[in-house]
Amino acid sequence: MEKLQELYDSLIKKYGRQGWWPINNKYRPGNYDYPNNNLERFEICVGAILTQNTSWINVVKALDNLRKKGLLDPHNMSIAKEERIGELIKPSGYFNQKAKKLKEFAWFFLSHGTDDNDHDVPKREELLEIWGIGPETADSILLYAYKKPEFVIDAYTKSLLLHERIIKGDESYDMLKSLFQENLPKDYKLYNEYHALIVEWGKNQAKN
DNA sequence: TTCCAGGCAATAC
DNA sequence: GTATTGCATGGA
Repeated sequence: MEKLQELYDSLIKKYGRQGWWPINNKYRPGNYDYPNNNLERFEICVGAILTQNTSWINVVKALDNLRKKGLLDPHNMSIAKEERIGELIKPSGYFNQKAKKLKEFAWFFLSHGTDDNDHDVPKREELLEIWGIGPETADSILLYAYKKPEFVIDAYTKSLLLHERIIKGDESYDMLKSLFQENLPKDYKLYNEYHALIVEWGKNQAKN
């Protein structure tokens, strides 16, 4: 399946490096060093939860609201009332559910260490046990917040593979993930860029 | 006005 | 195990 590498090459040629994951709405093309502390790491996780079935532009509004009130922080988030979180994240939709998800995740995050130099990388299984964290969100957190080579599959990914006639369309999340991971070098920087490029491709498709 | 966006859990069959 | 349905705001 050399197609996947060729597909990547064509996407990067067309769209260029994407600079994911944006921190404080800033993209850093070609720089894969972020996050470099726990606050940045937490912000990525929060964004991953808020963007579930939601356009990123609405997520930015919610993140800005949380930041202004000091709640883009695991300690403050964990002790905040769900209603208060819900008010601040309203623009990102599903705010009742997402407020609960964020609080649950904040506690989990804290349980893995509060110090920049003493914070454990969570296992995929334990992320999936958290209410509100499914396979895509878990892989997004592992890839973008923890720099682990876990390929992220989303709705655009399936759409692109269908478009390229690489799949039939009835494949599961895990099957699609394996397809990428078994046919590409196990490199978090490559996975980072590839998923971001697929999203960029998807956004452009919608315009046509 | 309708449709959908960087999904997930609950429920139904 | 696979198919539906509710969750919700804001922009096109």
